[in-house]
Amino acid sequence: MITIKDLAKIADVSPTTVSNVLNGRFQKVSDETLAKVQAVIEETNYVSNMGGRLLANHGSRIIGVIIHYNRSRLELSIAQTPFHSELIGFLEESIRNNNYYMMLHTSMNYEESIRMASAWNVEGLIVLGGNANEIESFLKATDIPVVFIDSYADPQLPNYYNVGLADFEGARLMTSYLIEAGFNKIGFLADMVIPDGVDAERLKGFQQAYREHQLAYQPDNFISIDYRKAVRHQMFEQFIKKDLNTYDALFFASDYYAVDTMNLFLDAGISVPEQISITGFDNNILSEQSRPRLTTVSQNILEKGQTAVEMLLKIIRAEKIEANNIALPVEIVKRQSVSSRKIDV
Amino acid sequence: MITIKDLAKIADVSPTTVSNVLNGRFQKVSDETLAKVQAVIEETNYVSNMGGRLLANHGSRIIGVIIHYNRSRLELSIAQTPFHSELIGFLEESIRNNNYYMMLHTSMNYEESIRMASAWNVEGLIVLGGNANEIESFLKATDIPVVFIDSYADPQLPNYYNVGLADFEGARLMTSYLIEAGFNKIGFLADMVIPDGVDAERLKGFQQAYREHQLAYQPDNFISIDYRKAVRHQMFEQFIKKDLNTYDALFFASDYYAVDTMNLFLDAGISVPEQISITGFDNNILSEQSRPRLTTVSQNILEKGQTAVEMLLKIIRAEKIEANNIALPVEIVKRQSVSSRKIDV
DNA sequence: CTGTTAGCGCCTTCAC
DNA sequence: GTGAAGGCGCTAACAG
Repeated sequence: MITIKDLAKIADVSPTTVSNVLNGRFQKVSDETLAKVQAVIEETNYVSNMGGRLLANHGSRIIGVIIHYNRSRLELSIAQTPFHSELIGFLEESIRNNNYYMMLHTSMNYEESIRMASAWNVEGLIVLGGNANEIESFLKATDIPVVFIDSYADPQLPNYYNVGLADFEGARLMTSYLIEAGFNKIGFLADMVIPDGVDAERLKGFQQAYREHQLAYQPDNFISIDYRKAVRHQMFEQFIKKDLNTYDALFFASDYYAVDTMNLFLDAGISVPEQISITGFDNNILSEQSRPRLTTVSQNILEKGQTAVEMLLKIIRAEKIEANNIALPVEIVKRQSVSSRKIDV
Repeated sequence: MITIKDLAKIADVSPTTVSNVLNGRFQKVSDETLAKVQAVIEETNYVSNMGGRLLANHGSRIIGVIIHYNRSRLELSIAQTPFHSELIGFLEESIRNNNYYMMLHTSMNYEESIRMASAWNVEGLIVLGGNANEIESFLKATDIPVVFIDSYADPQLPNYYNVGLADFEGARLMTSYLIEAGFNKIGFLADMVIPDGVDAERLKGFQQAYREHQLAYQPDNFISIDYRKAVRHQMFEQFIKKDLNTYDALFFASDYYAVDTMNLFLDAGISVPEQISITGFDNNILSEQSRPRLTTVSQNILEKGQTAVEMLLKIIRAEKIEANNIALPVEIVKRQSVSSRKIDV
């Protein structure tokens, strides 16, 4: 491994001069030496050792991406959920394009993540997942810059930065669309007993649409589903027997559940959207590849990733930040899983 | 940030002693001091600074995961392909469980990856993608331990380690299954003009099955498809008009293309599998969520990830390695996209 | 403009 | 069983 000292010897200058060149302090170096040193750097294919940098308390150029989860809620591996994996890909791209390195870390508790972050002198963190309480304790526990994605914590929290989605608005729009299309009883489905975070916002949007249309929101407008496929499917078999006629549309808080359930219905001989309409949220690959294609709320995951990285870099560079809580826009993608019969009426 | 020196002061011992405790050299420390020091480590929530470790030439505990790709072949973001993203999730899990850190890096050229690896003193690399030539030059350029995933380079290459799949066998089995079920003209489809790597092996397995059944493999048994959706769809519209009757089964080298095409057929009013049977390769989430469900060749991605990490750690620890090129087993998953009419005959 | 020097946190060798 | 000392590669303060 070639070091600054080696370079210095070869170029016949001092290590400091080499360091100055490497760090762009050109005004401190004569044009001649600059050229000479740069040539040597080129030739030798020099790669600076990050250990030295770290120790000298220069930035590590690492951004940690942390996926925070509760084991209990997980059936699929974290990266099997299309949303997370797409996002990770886009985050990596943005981070790399900004000349940073990405360290990926999944964990169930914040302490572990913070340990990792401080061991590596990470310059900033991007955190997916975690509820309001966890976020608050996270921020208390460290002063490394953090940008959360899709979190819903108290916006007044100091140093709280978040890139999210117009979840409320997305759900409100979709629900209004369904109500205006003539659906009478719409179910909103999420995999929690008491929704929080993103799902809670979507539920609120749903309720808001009900209110705006002077309809009474009933407790059975919300249907809690199980994250475990087998349990969920059993539940839906009951649903088919007992409740199919009471709902004419089901609005799922995520595409995966929507498509999985739509298929279950189709397999049971129920026609979608003729007998029951289904919509999702996310617009992931499944919604496009399902038949009928899923009507859903779309979000731009690339934009989410880029925005989060840009925000984080601004914090790191202590630049001015316009908004510390960005809600990216959503759009309704109308496809085939909603009955046009109702719509035509 | 708390350091070894701090710990030493608090415990009233020397830094060396603390270091000995931290590194498990217990025989060098009296039980009493050991307990005292461990208590202090606990209390203070000490996290060792990796910069110091790195510099002292102790392992970095980083494993780099590199996704090597050719921009030209990419339509989806790398992590949007279900296979890669699942694998990344499993790799992260294995790496973390072994007390390593994962640095994720995508890149188009090996030099960049190697630069990253040596800057960070990465202990080992796991590399996805890359053709035989690239692998050879990669191995020449560095002596960091590397495990490739799904590569097909010369097995005799020094320091070449690979975790792959029984691609040949999987394709052979699937093709035999189709032939024995009575299909006359089977097309094998991959997104390359001249398949290489994984796809080439799958094609060979296909050809082998033809040979074993004394059937003549014709050039038009291989169909090259375009990775760009629009182009591909246009091609298939032609196919429907002209070639639909000449094939009775299509065997795609990947689930994504299989499902996407199956849907295109369905949308065109062609019934699958009655008019044409379709099979894939991978057994990803799409194959399970498509209707009809896709008959495909399944692989265990979790196992792939774990095996790769275990192999890499063995190399790092200079342990004995039984096989330096592992082909994980495959299995045919028979679902509904293959006509049972043929099978019954 | 250039070089000398000290120090970042950790590990290891060698004395005690 | 314990500790002092030096060095890993890099940077920044300071002196020339």
